[in-house]
Amino acid sequence: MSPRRSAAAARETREEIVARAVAVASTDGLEGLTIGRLAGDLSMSKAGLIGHFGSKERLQLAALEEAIAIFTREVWLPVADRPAGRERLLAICDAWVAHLQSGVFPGGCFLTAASMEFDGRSGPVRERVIAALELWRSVIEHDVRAAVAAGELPAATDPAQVWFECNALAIGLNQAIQLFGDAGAPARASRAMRRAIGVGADG
Amino acid sequence: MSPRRSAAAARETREEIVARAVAVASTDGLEGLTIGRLAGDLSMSKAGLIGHFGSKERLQLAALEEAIAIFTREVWLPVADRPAGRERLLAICDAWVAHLQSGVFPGGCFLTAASMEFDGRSGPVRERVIAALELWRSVIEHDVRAAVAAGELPAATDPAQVWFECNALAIGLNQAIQLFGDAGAPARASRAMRRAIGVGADG
DNA sequence: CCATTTAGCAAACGATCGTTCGTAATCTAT
DNA sequence: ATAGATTACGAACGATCGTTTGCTAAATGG
Repeated sequence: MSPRRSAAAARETREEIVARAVAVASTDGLEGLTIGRLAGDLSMSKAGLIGHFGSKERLQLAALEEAIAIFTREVWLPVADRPAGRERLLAICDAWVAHLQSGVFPGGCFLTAASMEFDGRSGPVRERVIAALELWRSVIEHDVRAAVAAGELPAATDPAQVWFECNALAIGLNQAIQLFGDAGAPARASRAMRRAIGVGADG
Repeated sequence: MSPRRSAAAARETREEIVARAVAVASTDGLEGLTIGRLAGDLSMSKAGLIGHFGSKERLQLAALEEAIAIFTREVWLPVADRPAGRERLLAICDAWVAHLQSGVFPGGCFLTAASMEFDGRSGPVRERVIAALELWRSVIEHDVRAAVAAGELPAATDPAQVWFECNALAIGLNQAIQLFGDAGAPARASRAMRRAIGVGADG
């Protein structure tokens, strides 16, 4: 056989590969991704599959990029149009917790898993993970600063501290869901995030 | 050649293998462990190496067991003789943070990495990780309950909430150290843990 | 309508994976 | 001293890894 798909539809093929790669990598890790396994899942040849990317590392980067896009779509997009400040910060936390519960990634939060998997290695994958997390950090801290400037949060609030705690709680929530199946964890994470931000029980 | 070591010293060989396996797995993951790589590092044959364990999975379990022992030695042992309560709980948090800073595991907290790596799989490795974390959880929650019973903490303190937050903060601290090299993270983690426990700024 | 590009495949590459087998050398215990 | 365990080895097993090479056939562009 040969080109089963038109030149335009080749993009569709690529997207199917990436979607499958994201699903597999979320459970088996980006390093656990295997071209042969992926090709078998999609009933295509290894050569035809990797031809879309050139190398396994670029396939990993494509999967990571898609996972970042999914995270952005689920957590950031719903609140992106609101003004920066306390209210949006709380909405972000809600969307974040909901995202971790949503099950978009069968193996749990992709970025968290990738950050743990590559935290001791070097290369473009690690760098891309760091860049994505740094961007997310800057978003959170920006909203904290805006809330402080608007008098919605105490002046002594430390943006870096809020980021550190909320990020940690999100990772912990992911572990609680994936490893323990703890149904009470989302509520605990939400409560703790609100306390980390410095908002009262009414928050 | 043949038995380079006496029957008694064979145990030493095994310990060397496990020690190296822990170091490698802390950076490359338990699944990234490779018998050939390990044998090369230790200048021995693959067959001679795996003969001590029987299979790769049992080698993984041995490495995991050793990592659990190291964690216990570094975090639990120093405070094990104190009475349960608020003071010991704070000492545990200090030892926990110090452990994550210590660099015993070149690739960062072994248990955290293993829990993320195996949270979407099944098998004895995952079960052992869960058991270790459950035990650690019970230790933390027991001290919280003791502190509440002694009036050292507010009666409304929820042991499960304290565990959830402290565990999450430890994981987040590990990420901050390994991925970002954030020197300010230990202090932030300590502060947040104390707040999670419900103790004033005096600590 | 024809030339070029492109999508995808089959097959093979050398390397490495975990595991098994047979054997030699040493230790232990009789 | 001798018999049996034990330790570790070299070599090989089939399987799979990521990648490369040619090829076919369909889509595209002049």
